[in-house]
Amino acid sequence: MKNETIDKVKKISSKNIDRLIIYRKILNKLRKEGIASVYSHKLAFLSGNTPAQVRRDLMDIGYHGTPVHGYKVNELYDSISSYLDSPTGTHVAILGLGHLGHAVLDYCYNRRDKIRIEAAFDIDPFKVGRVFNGCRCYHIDDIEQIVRSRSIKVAILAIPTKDAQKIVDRLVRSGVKGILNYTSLQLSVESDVYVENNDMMLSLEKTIFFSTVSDNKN
Amino acid sequence: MKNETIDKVKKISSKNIDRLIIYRKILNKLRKEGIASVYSHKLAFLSGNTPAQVRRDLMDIGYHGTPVHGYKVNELYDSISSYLDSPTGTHVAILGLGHLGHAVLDYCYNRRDKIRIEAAFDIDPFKVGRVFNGCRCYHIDDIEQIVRSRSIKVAILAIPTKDAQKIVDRLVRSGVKGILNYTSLQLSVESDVYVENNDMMLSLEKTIFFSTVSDNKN
DNA sequence: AAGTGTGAACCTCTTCACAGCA
DNA sequence: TGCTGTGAAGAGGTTCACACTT
Repeated sequence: MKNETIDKVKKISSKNIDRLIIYRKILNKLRKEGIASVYSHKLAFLSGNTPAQVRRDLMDIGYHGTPVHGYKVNELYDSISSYLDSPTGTHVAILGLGHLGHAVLDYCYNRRDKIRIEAAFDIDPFKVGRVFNGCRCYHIDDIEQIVRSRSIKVAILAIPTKDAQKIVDRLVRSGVKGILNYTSLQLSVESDVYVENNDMMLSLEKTIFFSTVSDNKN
Repeated sequence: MKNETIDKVKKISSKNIDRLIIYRKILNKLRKEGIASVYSHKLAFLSGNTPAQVRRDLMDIGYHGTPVHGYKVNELYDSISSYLDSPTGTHVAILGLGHLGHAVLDYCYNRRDKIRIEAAFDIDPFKVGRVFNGCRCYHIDDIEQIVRSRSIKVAILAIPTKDAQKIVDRLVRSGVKGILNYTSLQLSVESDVYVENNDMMLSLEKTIFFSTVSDNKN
């Protein structure tokens, strides 16, 4: 019964998670509009999937609707959240407060109460010691100490590519288990650390490729 | 013979393209290190795939190696490039020069000669008319005129989510065929326009989810 | 001997189609 | 009647295994 996390991996893939996150985003919107219930075909339309896909995804996380009302917006929102979120919340650090780091901070700060941006790191003496969006910037030399003492488990890499691997090694040694990698380096990490790559150049090249061929969705 | 683009879609999926872009990035590095040839197992190791996957991907784009030398780095680089790139190059615009827009501009400017960032757009009078990284910033009112006259086919959306849909409508009306969407809005577009979504919050939520379950890669 | 190229097997994900339900 | 839940079929993507090449 403790191995709920293992079961998750067994059943649910990366694409499933993407969709669940999107459903939650949509449900949050519906909730704010005061809509109480939603059918699979509506959720499918709003998220760009098929109704069968939506029903299957919700089945996979163990939520059940009813033929009469479909899915209760609030309940389903909570159900997806309890599936996705760590119950104790997750502490996150941003590495690098250049344009990209600031963009991420602006974008993610206080957007979700289970996610706390606990610290930012940079080497610029003008930034170190200051507080941005309620988030204090520390010197990169202090990674180990701050990451450990704040129980930071996820790091967002927004530093120059050339510095990435050695910073990652220090983060992982300090207990980080997930890395959102905005550099263009293929990172090497232990197999118990998850890396999500988000190379802007790759996204752009991909967009360009598919923009030249018509009527093709993902 | 003119319908090469259609054939592309038939055979090659989104994941294939991701991997080809990564192979190219690696080949570019090898090339600069003066390495002339590479075997599938090395390319597989460097990209985090299996050798069989690499061979299959290269087969799909019609490049052939030899058992003796494996693949010629330069030739393969060119072969992937001619597959991925529009032969005439692609003109790109960045919408929004906040932190994110600047980050994208810094990151993508002059990184690849078939990709030209032709224009940026903003509403801030302090930015409009100035040149950043060799890229001129125009007022958002001028989208239609500039996009048409510069033959801009791909747009990077780095504006606030609330403004996204109406800007997209204007871009599409002006001839844009691909959108790299950094807002968190699910855009609605004609089916001949490709949208690549890159929601930072989704990436972060996904990283957090997988960081809590061990030994799971993508 | 040590690679590549590839048909076929395998595995994963998506959609169909229909039973069951209120 | 019109929905959900789901076994089964279908599509799509990956890996195996081996013939072929030099």
